[in-house]
Amino acid sequence: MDDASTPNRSPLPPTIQFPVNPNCTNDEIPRRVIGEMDFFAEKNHKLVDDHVDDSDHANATDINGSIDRTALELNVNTGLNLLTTNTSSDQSSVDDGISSNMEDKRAKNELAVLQVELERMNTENQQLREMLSQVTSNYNTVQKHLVTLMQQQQDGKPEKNDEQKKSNGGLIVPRQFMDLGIAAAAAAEVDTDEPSLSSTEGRSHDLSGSPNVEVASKEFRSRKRGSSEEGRGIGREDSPDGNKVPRFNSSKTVDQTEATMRKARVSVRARSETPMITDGCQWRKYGQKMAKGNPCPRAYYRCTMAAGCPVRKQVQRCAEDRTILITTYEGNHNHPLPPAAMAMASTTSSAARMLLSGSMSSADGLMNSNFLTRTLLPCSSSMATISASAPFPTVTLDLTQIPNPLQIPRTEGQFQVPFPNPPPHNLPNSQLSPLPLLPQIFGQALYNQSKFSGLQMSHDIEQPQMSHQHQQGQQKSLADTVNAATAAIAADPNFTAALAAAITSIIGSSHNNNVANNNGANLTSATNSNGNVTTTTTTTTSNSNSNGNNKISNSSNFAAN
DNA sequence: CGGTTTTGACCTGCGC
DNA sequence: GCGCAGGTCAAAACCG
Repeated sequence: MDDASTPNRSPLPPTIQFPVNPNCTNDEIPRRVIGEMDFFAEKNHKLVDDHVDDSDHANATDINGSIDRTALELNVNTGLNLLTTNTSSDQSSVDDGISSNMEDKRAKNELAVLQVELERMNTENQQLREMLSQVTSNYNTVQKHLVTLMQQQQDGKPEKNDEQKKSNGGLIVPRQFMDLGIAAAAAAEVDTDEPSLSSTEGRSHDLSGSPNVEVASKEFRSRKRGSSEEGRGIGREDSPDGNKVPRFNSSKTVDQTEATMRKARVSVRARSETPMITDGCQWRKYGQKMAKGNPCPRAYYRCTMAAGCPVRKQVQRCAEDRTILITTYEGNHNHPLPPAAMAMASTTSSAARMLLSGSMSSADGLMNSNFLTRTLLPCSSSMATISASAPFPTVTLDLTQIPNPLQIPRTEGQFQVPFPNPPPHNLPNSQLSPLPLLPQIFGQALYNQSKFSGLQMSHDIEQPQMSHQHQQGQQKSLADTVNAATAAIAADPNFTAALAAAITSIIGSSHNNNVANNNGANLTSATNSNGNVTTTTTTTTSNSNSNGNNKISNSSNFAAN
């Protein structure tokens, strides 16, 4: 069941014990090396005159993880050599009179070393900046391309040609399932156009950078809700009672794929005493029910930050461990979000996006899970899982295993960009600490990933459904993100380390997936070794005590407040 | 008084 | 077709 909860309890022991080969991935290697390198460089090599190695090392550590090891080895070797030379110098300095001279020399050497290093760092900086700007420009290019495609799509209905073009264009672009992503998104857009309410609010969309993944296949639930719900525009595409005739025929066909695709969900498992995770949004409870196999009732919430916001969430305690709160999000906000809510929103939308983009081809679920996992936490493979199982494709983010959010690999720390610090606004005590942070962290990871990696394409591809202004908003937010990233990185005292880690996390993750850096098809070749195809949603124990009715008179202590 | 929660009823999809 | 389970509705109750 929750294999997510069991497996790697201690991916990284709290005490760092000079691991020979930390299984903790590429990510850490460069970072740690860098840190060590600096100190060693100063303390050990000081005594020596071997500049070349030093600088080499500094150079190597930064960008190419592949070079890292050689660099390391070089470093080690030099160290040894130096020691020997050192001892030899010791020999020579048997008579003390010379030693002061030697020290002077050492100091000079040291200085020289540092200067060289400095220069090298500078050049590295430049290189890396160039890289960054290149990435940015690449993004812009693709974005433009996308816009044009989008327009084409609105005129005719190119659908699949698009991505072929893209991939042909040699741009950083998508892979197979993009197609459906677009289609579905387009369909969703078409459908959601119907409700009148959308004219006002439906358009505002989320500034969170979360496009509507809202694949809403809810057309089945039309029935009477059509009338009552209309004001809310919930699963709107289905106009009341059957006459759901989307304007586009093409979208109609798309509807079918969409139907198979169903609605993506993102489920977050976290420990919390409180009845609900504080995610920054306003929710209104619209139902509560006993779910089979779980004595704890499941509560249904709807986002009330804007009328017609399709986002819903279910909150339920884990049957086995009731300190674990399982929150399942569905849909994307169609309104601006407060900073505090952005994290979770981005998390869910990104995860859903990935999930959806991957769910197209049957096998992709695994790959995505792998990818997602890497994205989230390189060191903990069990934290993000994807359920390929019906009825809804679901990503589960298991936050229950993080002993301390601060221990989370620093990949995200270096990217404190996208989300302004969400103030833990008047949280109950139990939530003051780690928990509220987690969504943010994950949000960042996902968000960053989706922004920067090839996956960003899937993100972008969905944009056709948005209005231009919305796009601009997104574009802007992306630009902001990049800028902020640049700033944050540049401001980092340990620049190379930060940058190396950042780049590793960006490129490396896609690289892990066996992808040519620029090719958006990064998911396709994932090894799925972690393959946690899990039963994401709650659990499966014990008796089923409830039927359709919710006889939960006294159960309100859990999900309800 | 307006918004939220509660909760019985209802609807739908799915498996048998 | 039937029963089950999940999801939603909506009137009533509750709350600030």
